[in-house]
Amino acid sequence: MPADIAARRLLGCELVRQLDGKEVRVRIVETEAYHEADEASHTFKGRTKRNVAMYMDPGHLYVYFIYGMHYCCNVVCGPKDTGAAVLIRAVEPISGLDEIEARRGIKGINATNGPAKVCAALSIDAQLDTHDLNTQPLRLIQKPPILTDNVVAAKRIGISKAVEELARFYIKDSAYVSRV
DNA sequence: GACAAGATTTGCT
DNA sequence: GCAAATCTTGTCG
Repeated sequence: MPADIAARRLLGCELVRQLDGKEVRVRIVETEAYHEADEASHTFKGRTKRNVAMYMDPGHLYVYFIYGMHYCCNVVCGPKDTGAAVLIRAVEPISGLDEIEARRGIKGINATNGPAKVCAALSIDAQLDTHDLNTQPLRLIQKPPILTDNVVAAKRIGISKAVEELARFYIKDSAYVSRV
């Protein structure tokens, strides 16, 4: 599946994280597509030691460390060996909110409205790189696609290349979107 | 073996 | 609004 299509489909899907026997469930409200022909993608210059996860089968997780203090996570959308993935930019807590707020140290929408915040809230780090999202302790629950009318395509942010690409998608009216 | 850059967040001016 | 924090990977010598 092309990355931009996968990015749209992931909106509304749920992530279920097992933490110390407790379950944290969130809904994906903002995503961004990256593929091998994308100048801003980690796979633009081909396969490297770091991005091997992006060349795995769809449904795997690609986690990378950035700016010396943050993790960001992507869902590989495949097909295998194409180096395409979708960055999870923001999520909306469904259950286990206490766990998230305790882990982030802050409450409200500011706890999960950013790529690195999502990882922090769900305790996602380098150990989950190449993780299969159909297995514990982190699973992706597929949901019916969101109505096109409720999906907004926007220019990308936070990068220095291919900024004009309309590769960022978010659920209209969601209060958890990182930026409008 | 060394250096610059980066898909961000936070706090201070 | 801007700059700092902080480290891994890729590229170059």
